Amino acid sequence: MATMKQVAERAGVSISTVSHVINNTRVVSDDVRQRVQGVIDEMRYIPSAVARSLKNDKTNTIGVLVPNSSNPYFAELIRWLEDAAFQRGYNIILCNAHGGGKKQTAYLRLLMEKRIDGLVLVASGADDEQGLMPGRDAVPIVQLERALPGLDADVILAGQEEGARDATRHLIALGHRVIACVSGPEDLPRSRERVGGFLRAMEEAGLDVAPGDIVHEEFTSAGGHAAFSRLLARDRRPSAVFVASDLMALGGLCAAGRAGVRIPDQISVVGYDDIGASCYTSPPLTTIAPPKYDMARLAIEQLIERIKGTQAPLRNTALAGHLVLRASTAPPA
Amino acid sequence: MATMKQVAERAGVSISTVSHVINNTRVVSDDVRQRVQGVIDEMRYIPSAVARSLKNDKTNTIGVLVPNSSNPYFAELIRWLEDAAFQRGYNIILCNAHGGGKKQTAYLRLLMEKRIDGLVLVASGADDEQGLMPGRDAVPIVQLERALPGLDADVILAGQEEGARDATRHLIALGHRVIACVSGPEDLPRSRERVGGFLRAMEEAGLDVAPGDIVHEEFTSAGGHAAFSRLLARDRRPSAVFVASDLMALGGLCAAGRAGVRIPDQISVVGYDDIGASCYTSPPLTTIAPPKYDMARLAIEQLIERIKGTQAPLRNTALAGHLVLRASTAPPA
DNA sequence: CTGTTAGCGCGTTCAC
DNA sequence: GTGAACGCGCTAACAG
Repeated sequence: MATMKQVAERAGVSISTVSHVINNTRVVSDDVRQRVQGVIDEMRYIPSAVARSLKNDKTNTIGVLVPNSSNPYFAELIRWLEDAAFQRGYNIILCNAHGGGKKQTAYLRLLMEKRIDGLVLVASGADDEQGLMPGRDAVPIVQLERALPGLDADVILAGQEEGARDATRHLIALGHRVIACVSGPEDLPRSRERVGGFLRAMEEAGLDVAPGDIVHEEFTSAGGHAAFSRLLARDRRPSAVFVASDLMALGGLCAAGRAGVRIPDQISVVGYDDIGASCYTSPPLTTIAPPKYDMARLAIEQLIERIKGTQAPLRNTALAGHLVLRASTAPPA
Repeated sequence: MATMKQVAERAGVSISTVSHVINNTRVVSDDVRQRVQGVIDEMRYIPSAVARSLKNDKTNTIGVLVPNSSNPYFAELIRWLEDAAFQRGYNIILCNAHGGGKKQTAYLRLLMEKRIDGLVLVASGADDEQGLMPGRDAVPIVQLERALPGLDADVILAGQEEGARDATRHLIALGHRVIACVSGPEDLPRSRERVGGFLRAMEEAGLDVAPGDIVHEEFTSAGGHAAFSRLLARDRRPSAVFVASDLMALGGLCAAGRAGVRIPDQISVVGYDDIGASCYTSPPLTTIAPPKYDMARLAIEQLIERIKGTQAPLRNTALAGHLVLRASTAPPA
């Protein structure tokens, strides 16, 4: 690969002149500029961002660490993060924490070595994630959805508890009284918050939550399927279910169908995440839509501000999701 | 951020000694090693991969360029690519071509500047993608699913035509005679190949394909919904449909449900891609599963071989997908 | 066993 | 309007 020096020699000018025609950083006679540009094209010269990074101490690269990028919710989030970053001249290094704390630790180390300019952290918040955050002074970080205890970095929250509460209120407003909740593993904050919102709404309405009304499974469609199978087999069958994740709701819908239970006639279902597929389930899923686009945009914006050196105090922004009414909810029979 | 020089000074040794304790690249007395390691920990020194890259002329970074990373199929592919790359010490820069040829061109340029060691290219093959491939000599490239004309790089094919043929044969074997095909835009190779497989199977079986039996829409759930709506309104209603993408099939299932058409009782449906959701549709979708995991693994392996300098002739590997039988297909009524 | 030194490719003073 | 030269942080050859 051609180097600046070679271009300079071939064009009969100095290295610095080449540098200046590339970066438009000082006046160069049209004559020389043309000649240099010609040689650049001819030699297919492409400046080295790594040399530039070494000199400038910035890489224009942002790390994005998520629990699992193949989960549709994260995939959609990543897509917008990538979009926002690209528009502002940054690249994304994609990192999957999936696999536990050690992979995450290894990744964090690698990212620091690569001298990323900033990090967007979507922590799962699982227990094995404690104490692996990089030094506070290392690189700017923006946390999405979840504030790791002890990590002083900007946070963008998605109002998950409020979202869950709104979802449950919707069910209550329809007239449901026996409402169950299906959620992910108990130790995940994402799960805890959503269950929290459910409980709050139930309490506000003076509704009973019996033991067994809240069922925890994996945050997957298979988990949702299992949860529904259990729920449908009980004596006290709910007339509505708040499912803390669309992926789980997919599994739930499937289990209901298999059991001959009609949604929403016999049971109403509300999901959470508004993943692409939830428009096209049978029936289409009523769900809480987190502001993915705004979250991503804001995360990148704030991160870049920090990268530019803003010393503003730590920000803790909470964005609100909204209920998307589709066809999986109805008044009780 | 601490530098090697600072560590050396603080430890009272030379820079090269520090380098050698870090890389285990020559014998260092236990005494000195301990001392240096101590200073490294104390100063929280992290070696700079960018300086190292400048010196070694490799970045341990692989570019991954896909049409749209939020499409579940690509998201799943990316997840395995990331996994395989990480295991071998490489990072992934994620690039979405979505947005057309100019974004793709810009990305390619950026990737070259960043001096990625190799590129995994999942080209959509749309018409505006012509002539934007980097110079043949630039970096090693492995193409997934689609060989760009004129780009001499290793290719890993997924046997899409064969897959589509198998899907259609399955329908035929069940006894269907009037079979329609729903696919993406006509100008996308991905779409053309799958339609090609459908036509071949029909021809082999001596079955008629009437005009209008093949309908093209966007490669999305919305597109699938639209396609099915049209199909169901026709006089000549098919008893089975091969849908060239699970995402589209999701939309199709939804449209069928809305029209009161029961799957598979009235119409059988086969999809393509085996995305996560297709296990949990109602009914669960029979589909062709491309070997995503193997494709990703092989792509990374071959790419790294090339990076290491293998001069083997261009490889053109075809992996086969397989039919996954679920509940959306049945013999005609 | 350890230190000195010359670049890697570029941006940026400083001098002309 | 242009060029020479230093240094970013690191590795590797060469000395000792």
